[in-house]
Amino acid sequence: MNALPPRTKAATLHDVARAAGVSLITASRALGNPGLVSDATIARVQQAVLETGYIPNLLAGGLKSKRSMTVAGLVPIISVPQFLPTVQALTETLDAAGYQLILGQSGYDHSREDRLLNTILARRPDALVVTGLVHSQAAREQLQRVGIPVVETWDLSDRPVDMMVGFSHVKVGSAVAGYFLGKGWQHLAIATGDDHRASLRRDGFLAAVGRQVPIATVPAPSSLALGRRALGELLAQDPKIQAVYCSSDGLAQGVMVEALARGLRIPQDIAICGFGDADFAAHLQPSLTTVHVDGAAIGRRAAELIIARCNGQPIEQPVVDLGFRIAERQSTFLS
Amino acid sequence: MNALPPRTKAATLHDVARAAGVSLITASRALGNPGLVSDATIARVQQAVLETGYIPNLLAGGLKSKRSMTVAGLVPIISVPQFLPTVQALTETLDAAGYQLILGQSGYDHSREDRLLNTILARRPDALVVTGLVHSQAAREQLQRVGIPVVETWDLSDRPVDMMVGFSHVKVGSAVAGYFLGKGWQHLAIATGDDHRASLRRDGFLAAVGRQVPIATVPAPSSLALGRRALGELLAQDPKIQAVYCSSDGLAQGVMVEALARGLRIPQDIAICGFGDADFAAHLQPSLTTVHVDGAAIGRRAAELIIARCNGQPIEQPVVDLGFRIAERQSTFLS
DNA sequence: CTGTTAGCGCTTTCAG
DNA sequence: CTGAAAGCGCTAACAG
Repeated sequence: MNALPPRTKAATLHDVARAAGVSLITASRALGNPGLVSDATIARVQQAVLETGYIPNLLAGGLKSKRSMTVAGLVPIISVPQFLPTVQALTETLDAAGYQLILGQSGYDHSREDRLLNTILARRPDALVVTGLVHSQAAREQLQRVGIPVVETWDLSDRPVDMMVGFSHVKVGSAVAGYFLGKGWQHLAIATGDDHRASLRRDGFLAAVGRQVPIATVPAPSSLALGRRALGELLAQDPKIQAVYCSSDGLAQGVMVEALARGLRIPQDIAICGFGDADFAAHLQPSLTTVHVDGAAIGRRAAELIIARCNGQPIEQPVVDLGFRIAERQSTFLS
Repeated sequence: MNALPPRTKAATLHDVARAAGVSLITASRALGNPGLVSDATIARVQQAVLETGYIPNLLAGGLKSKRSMTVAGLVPIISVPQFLPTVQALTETLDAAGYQLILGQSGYDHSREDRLLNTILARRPDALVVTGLVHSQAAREQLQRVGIPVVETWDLSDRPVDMMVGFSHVKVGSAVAGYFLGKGWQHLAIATGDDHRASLRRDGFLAAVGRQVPIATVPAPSSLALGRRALGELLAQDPKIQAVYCSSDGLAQGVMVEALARGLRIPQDIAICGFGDADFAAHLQPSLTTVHVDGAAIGRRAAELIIARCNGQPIEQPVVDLGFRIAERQSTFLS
């Protein structure tokens, strides 16, 4: 059960070439650049591949050609569902172009950003996608120096490392605040994670409101349980809260559960708005108003930019704002 | 905005060695095998690394050393939350040992399994982790031939490709059936995804019940919306259903929402049990009884097996059953 | 402790 | 359309 089989030495392109009766380089071209080889030769080489069980070695190819056919993706934590549609779309769009996505976890505190970047770059990815901005100045400079295409996503700023696909978190915050105020609610509150983007949304919210409001801050990644606790804190600060903006749908669900547990009616006594439009948001009781972001579109667009750049095509619009919209549901809807 | 910086040629180990005034191989050892080099030399080399901005090239190293320090992970679809804790734990445990996880999506239909395996093996991973079993015979043989450590997870079988960390899905099904029957419920039903493991659970359930029950099958990946529809189908088959086993918590949530929408009381009129113990299960109203599996433990254990094997250590127990438990909550609990 | 030599498997020149 | 030569950047193996 434990002893491995003999592990016969893997076939190389050399073996394929010999089996096909051609030179090494012809075999290489038959596989990677068939336009330069006659059809008959291609067929013989393909036959030889089957016979020998040849699997190309992309490490060797990449070493010489300087193209690893690999794209690195940096996410805060893989297990946070928020970025999954982006990662999914990235994976698929890149895969269709022959690229493999390799994922790295930067953590929410940026502490490992620099170290991670080094271990990632050591694998010589042809490009890099980051969820969020590259914050560390050292990392920014290193990326400029390395010179591979970089796409920052899920945010916008006026000084991209290279390219950018996202939306404005500040605008999200002010949009939600404007939406609340438009409903005539005055006693507002915020339950927010402590990560960078959530903080931007909080700032946008506060700026639009124009005054301080009760805020409960929880450590990222936010969760349902933290949401329950957050509402407790908020109500302790102001028992008359009419509407809460939450920095994630998970947090919002927690706030909702806690509100119901306290006998509050949603939205009559307290209205709730989340962020992210998670799978479950539309199906909660009551259904959750939230900010919808097309995460898959972000991933797709980022992949397209990368593929174009790797093919040497010029990028007309390196900074793409994909926007967002408020999905109004029962948790804020007074009929 | 679009023009890339000059992209000065990246420093190689050669440059580092020269800057440190030592030979190439000494620089290599100072970085990768410091035990063989004097402290003074190590310091000089490290200084040179900083000066030159050297980033090692793992492609080159891997080509020579036959160790890419990379582990491939195959999941059906990245965006399904079920395997996230496993992927997360894998990533972290492997990372701590210097390995990078590269993820591939096999899809739920096994169609791309063979092709994917080839593109993955082309990157010469040092090991492979699969969520589920390797089904295709061609793939199994190829893996045996390649000879790298393989861990199949989230399932058990009597013929592992190599190693295995999981639990018995058949037993899960029969455990839930036994639990239902123990409550005295006779009108049972199943809402299930159509993937392999869900089918095993269904079979275990049916075997324990000993007769046919209404079944609604939905295409994987299952979702809340599909769950709503599934309950409709089940009630059409038998309006007196007392308890439904669902192959995922998402599906169960959908069944729950639909039941409540139809004015059914949970669990008095209809009891519901899910699978997976997702984040939200404990917080639904009513809270959801479900089968708890420690996905993170699976990932951790798989990583440990791989690391041990890659270090040449013998594996005493190549097949690990981590079990499961039924987490009883309100959706099945009649006080 | 340090250095020399020889490749890993492939693709990029440059020639036919 | 096909081939020969050269070498990507690194480490294993063997010397000192």
